[in-house]
Amino acid sequence: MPTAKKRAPWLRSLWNVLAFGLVGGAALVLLQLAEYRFLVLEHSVEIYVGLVAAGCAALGLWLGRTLTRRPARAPAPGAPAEPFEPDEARREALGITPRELEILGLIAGGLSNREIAERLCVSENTVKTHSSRLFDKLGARRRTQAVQLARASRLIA
Amino acid sequence: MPTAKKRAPWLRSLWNVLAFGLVGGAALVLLQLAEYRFLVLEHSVEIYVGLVAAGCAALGLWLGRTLTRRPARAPAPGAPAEPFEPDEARREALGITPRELEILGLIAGGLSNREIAERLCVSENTVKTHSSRLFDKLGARRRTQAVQLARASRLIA
DNA sequence: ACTGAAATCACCAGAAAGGGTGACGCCTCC
DNA sequence: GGAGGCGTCACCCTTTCTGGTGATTTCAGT
Repeated sequence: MPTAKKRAPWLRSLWNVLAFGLVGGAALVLLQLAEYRFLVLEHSVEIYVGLVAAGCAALGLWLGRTLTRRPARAPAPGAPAEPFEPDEARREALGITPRELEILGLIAGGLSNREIAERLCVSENTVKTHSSRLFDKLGARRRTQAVQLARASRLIA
Repeated sequence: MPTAKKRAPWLRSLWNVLAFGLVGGAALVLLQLAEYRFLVLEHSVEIYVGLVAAGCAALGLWLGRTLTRRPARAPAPGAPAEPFEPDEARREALGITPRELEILGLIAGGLSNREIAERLCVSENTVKTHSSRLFDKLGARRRTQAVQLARASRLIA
C-alpha cells in the first residue's frame, strides 16, 4: 500500500503560497480593524508601521524557513549528521524496484539471505531472485560490490 | 593556516541580524520621507501598509532562506564532506593488524578474495586467513557484516 | 480482456566464502 | 635464544552465494 501518502513538491509549494496569501489577507483585515483603535494616537504611525513590518518580516522569515526545510527526516533516532534521503530518481533510472531496494538495504546491513528472508517473511529463494536481479541492474557480481556501488549512487546510506 | 577563514555560525547570524536591523531602519526613514508625499492621498493608508508588509515579508523570506541555507561546501574539490581518518585507536583496541585492515578495505570495495589476492600479490588462502581472523575480531560472520561493523566503528570510510 | 511489471517460490549446478587446523619464516622484545 | 606477534601458505569441509530457468499470482494500465 505505498500510495497516496506523498504529495508532489510543487503541490506543497502551492499550498505554502496559498497559505501565505490567506494569512496576509487576514492580517490586512486585522490591520484595518486595528486602525480605528490606534488612529487616536496621532503620531504613532511610525511605531505602528514598524510593528507591522516586524510582524510581516517574522512571518516571511518563518515562511522562508518552512519553505526551505528539507522534507522531514525519517524518525530514526540515531540519524546521522548528514540527513541523506535515498535517491529515488536514481533508483528508477536503474530500474530497481522498491522491494529490491529494501533487500539491498538489508544486504548492506550485513544480513545473510536466510536472515533477510526471515525478516521479510518470504522464502530464501525469493530473496535470491531479488538480489540476483538487483546485482544485474547494479552491474555487481558480489553483494559487497553491490553495496559499494549502491553507496556510490546514493541509493543507500 | 586554519584561521580567520571561516567565521563561526553565530557570528554569521549576528551579521544577518544587524543587516536586518540596518535595512529595517533605512526602510523606516524612507517611509518617513515618503509619508509626506503620500499623505496627500487620504485613504491610501491600507495600500501603503500593504506594500510595507509585502516588502518586509519578502525581506524576511529572503533572510529566512539565506539563514537556513546550508553553509557552502568547503572549496576543496576532491575532499569528501567528512574528512574521515581511520580510527587507529579503535583498530588497535580490536587487535586488528594493519594488513587485516587493508584486506578489510578491499572487501568493502567489493572485491572477491581472489581479486584481493591478486591485487596484494599473495595467495587466496592468505586472504582467507586474514579475513577469517578479521571477522573473528570484528564479531562478523559474513563479509558484508564485517563491512557494516567496520563502518560503524569508523575503521573504514 | 489482454499485457506487462512486480513479487513470489522452486530447483539445480557451480562459484565463492567461511571455519578449522597446521605449518613456516621473520621480526621484536624480553 | 626463546616467546610471541605477524604475515604467509595449504588442505579440507561446510555454508552461503550466484546464475540460470521456469512458474504462479496480483495489480495497474491499455
